[in-house]
Amino acid sequence: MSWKPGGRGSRGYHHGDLREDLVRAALELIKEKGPAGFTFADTARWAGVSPAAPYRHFRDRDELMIDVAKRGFKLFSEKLREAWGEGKPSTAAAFKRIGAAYLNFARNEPGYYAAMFEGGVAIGNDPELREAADRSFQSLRAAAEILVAKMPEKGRPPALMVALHIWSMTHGIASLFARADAARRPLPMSAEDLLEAQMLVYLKGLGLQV
Amino acid sequence: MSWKPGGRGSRGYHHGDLREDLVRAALELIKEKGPAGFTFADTARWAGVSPAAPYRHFRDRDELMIDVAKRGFKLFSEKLREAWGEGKPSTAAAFKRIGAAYLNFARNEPGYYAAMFEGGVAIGNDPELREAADRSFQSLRAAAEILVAKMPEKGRPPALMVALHIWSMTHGIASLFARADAARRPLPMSAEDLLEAQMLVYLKGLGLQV
DNA sequence: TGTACATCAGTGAACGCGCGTTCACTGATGTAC
DNA sequence: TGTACATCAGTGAACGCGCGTTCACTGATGTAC
Repeated sequence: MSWKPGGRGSRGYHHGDLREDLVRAALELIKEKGPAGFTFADTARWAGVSPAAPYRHFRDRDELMIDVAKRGFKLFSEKLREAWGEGKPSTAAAFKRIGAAYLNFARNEPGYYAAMFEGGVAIGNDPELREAADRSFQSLRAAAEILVAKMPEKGRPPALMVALHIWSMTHGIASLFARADAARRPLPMSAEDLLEAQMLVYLKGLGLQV
Repeated sequence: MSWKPGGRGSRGYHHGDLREDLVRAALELIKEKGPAGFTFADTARWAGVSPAAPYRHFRDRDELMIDVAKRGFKLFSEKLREAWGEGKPSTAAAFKRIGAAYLNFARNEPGYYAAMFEGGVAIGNDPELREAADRSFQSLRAAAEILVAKMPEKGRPPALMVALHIWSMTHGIASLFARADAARRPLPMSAEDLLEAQMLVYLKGLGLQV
């Protein structure tokens, strides 16, 4: 089906792509009012459709939020994988890019970010969601493997632990200083600079010259 | 006024300590359903009072949440200050205690934690709230000053930056792995161990023997 | 190519419900004399 | 010590509103022959 020739509003009886548009609505509304600041009916209104229409696509608001989180993790995985760029030209440069990508995601995709990390969505219950979330972590994990492999065999830290450290320091800065909503803390420098400095200290602490 | 002799339910016309009890209600309800999962009327019900009663103490739900966040930051400050214990017997031990206190706070006080960091409460608007939040950071800041002072004068990093690093790595681990709700990520070790290891790597990266 | 029919996606009216908020009130407490 | 009065904190009834959800429906699309 051709998608809405003539733009929003000129559609006929059928919307054509309502499922997608409801997700868009959720993202937009989360961005405006937070993950809990809107109703299922709001998404229908946003999409220009009757309040009963969303029920053709999602059982309830919760199912919609899970879908949003799922898509968020998929996009997030892509962004991180791209940023890692197979560790070229240097591991340090690639880590810096991963960090920046994480912060940018928190900043530019507040809808996804909130649904993924603060929407009260339980990752455990939906296998597909869980898998998407795990896959996001894989880029970090792979990067950590490569990092660790550069160290002398004796006294290598577990790559999993290193990946978790990098994740949590990045997530901490993103959640405190790079979020897009009113809960963002003021910071007397850029979040990127703060993270890069931290990453360098951490890598140095691991015994890596960077 | 003597406070509710005979226990909850035996009170007369006046509640006696409704303001406090509404805060308790909010904490309990956040713990159960998240910071957005309850209504102003719910808090009244929880306190065993008519739905109009809360209006004698708070303009609206938002004002209640701000009060909760404020109290949360005050308690948090105390916990961190206690944990720091003037850096005795060693800076490293004191840092470890601070980290553990942070994680415990996230775990044991999910109501406060969510109101402070995820309730959508804008810290900027209320000066008292802002001050309480700032004071929480002061413990970390003071600890970082002492840490930095131990380093050779040349090449000392700014204490503020170190404090921010410690804050964000701790906050990252707390938010991802030590939160009390469904959004907590599984972790193949204790959050405390993960944090301690990270702290050690970081301090080593700063050039400190620990 | 045309037609009949099945399926699908959105409609719009309806419902019960609980919320936020206001209001005149009333019971309890504190205080001036 | 007693009494009158002011103040305070909670009541309960009421309101309008929007939400979540259901329902029989209908317009649009796809397909078998």
